[in-house]
Amino acid sequence: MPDQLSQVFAALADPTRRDIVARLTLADATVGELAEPYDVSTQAVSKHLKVLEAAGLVSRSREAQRRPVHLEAEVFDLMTAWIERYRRQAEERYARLDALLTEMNVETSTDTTRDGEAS
Amino acid sequence: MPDQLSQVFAALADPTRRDIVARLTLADATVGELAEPYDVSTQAVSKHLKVLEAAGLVSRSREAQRRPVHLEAEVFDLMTAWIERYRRQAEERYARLDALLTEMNVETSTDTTRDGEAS
DNA sequence: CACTTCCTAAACCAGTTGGTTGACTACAAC
DNA sequence: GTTGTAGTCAACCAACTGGTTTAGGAAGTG
Repeated sequence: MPDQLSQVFAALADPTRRDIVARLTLADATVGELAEPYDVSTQAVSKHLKVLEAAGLVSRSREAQRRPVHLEAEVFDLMTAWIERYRRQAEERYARLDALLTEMNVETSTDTTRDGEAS
Repeated sequence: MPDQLSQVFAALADPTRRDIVARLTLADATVGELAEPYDVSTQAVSKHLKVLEAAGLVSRSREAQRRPVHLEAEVFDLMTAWIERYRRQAEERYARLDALLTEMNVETSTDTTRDGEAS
């Protein structure tokens, strides 16, 4: 049982599952409806849904013998929070590096600037 | 060779690799530096880096016998583009559903509202 | 009741993954 | 040259994945 973030990323690493999620943004759907476009068994789709459910990306209710699948879109925030955090951190780093370089009147070149270079 | 988006998601589905990416937002690093905090061999970290590189998340240059690893932060955009697209689509759908419900003077309840129920 | 529909469970299989160990390349320094 | 340091490659292994097939549960319909 890995952490949820890992499960969400792993769940979306599969194109079929990404497609299922994409279609669920338009409307809830049953397993049969979801399986119809793909060239695999409904059992395979059922497995995909189990993965998505374990990641918290979808929930399933019960309605007669059908099991409507519903997207839990809030989980997206988990990913965007992670991504944005480190994207910002990377940007800040580049900004600092850039400022340092202009301060030193050095052209932005591809060398390393790590140590010893600035004697 | 799956599509890049799948590779990026898969790469970030591993906590060790996410941690490596996080640390690379602060500074480039060598394989040895990256491997040091973890209780695994450098070979294992080298493998992780190969996965990240295949996904386009990092690049490696050459500097004496060292192989500095550099984060390619632009790849984040690939993910955010996908996520934001479907997040927005989901939100629009909820908004439409909500508008429809208030228009019908129906309280937002948890039942299915699909058919048959309202006899 | 029997029967069909919708879906899940279990067993199996080939391919991938994340880790190991051991051997190897590349460079630097002695 | 030899030695040491940084890293990769190859073979191996247990565990997981995405698919299959076969069987079965749950709820409507004749």
